[in-house]
Amino acid sequence: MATSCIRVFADAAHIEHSKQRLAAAAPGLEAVAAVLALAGNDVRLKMLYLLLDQQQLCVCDLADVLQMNVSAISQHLRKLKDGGVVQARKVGQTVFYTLTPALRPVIEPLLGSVSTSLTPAAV
Amino acid sequence: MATSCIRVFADAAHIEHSKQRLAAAAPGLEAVAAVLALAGNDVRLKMLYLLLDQQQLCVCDLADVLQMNVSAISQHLRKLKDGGVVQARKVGQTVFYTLTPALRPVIEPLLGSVSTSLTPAAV
DNA sequence: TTCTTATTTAAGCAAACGCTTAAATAAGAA
DNA sequence: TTCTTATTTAAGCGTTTGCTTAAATAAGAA
Repeated sequence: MATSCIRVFADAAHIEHSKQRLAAAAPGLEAVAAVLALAGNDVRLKMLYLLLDQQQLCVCDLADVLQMNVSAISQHLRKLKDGGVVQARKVGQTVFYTLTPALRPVIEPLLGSVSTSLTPAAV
Repeated sequence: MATSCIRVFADAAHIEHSKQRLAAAAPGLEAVAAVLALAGNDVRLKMLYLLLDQQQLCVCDLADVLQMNVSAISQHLRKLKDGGVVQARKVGQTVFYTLTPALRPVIEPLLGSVSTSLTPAAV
């Protein structure tokens, strides 16, 4: 630290106010950042997009659509599951993944701009 | 990638449909993922949160509030600027950063859940 | 000019990422 | 049981991240 600014115009009141607000919001911000970090990856965001469209998809389907290694897909799914973004349901030997209901309203707006840009008019 | 699934219940129609939708949405999704990746970092999300509250902040202010090295802050700001999320305005020797007006409506909802959790009732 | 302040940049490095390959599970079919 | 399919896991490896330190710019003050 010892980062303290010397500048004259430093508005100590504003700084202090910001520190307070930040301290209160920090836990929430960190939780949000964790979800955004998961969504902030090309492959994973595409997965979420696909899961939002098709209710459920198995590892194999995703690997097929995304043209990627099944193992790579599985590892991405694990991260999403650990982050509580998706959930798994096993049927026989295949595992179906779904967006977690609780986080669906969090994920949906992240893709809102893309959905709208998919309307006939746009693009 | 010879990833093709052999499974019997593979709904070829759904797979094909998903591939089509994905192909159309891919560019938009990648653009969104880039912004989410920037926001999906504790320090940077806090910066955005602070900038949303205080119209503008200089490097030194942010370093002060976040209790971090000025250099580290500056490097985060460069990423945000390169990503078009914030913009810089130099006044004398100090540089003030602001949320880019165009991306403000994209950033704001990312912090919505945190803001609401700050209302008196919550927490 | 020299001195101080504010910010950026370059270099280095440990940690985290994301993919590949290969092996390990799990479950149904022969 | 053995064989095939679906998925997960472990190990390895090159790339990216994010921080630290130190040096380089930029701009005002003495």
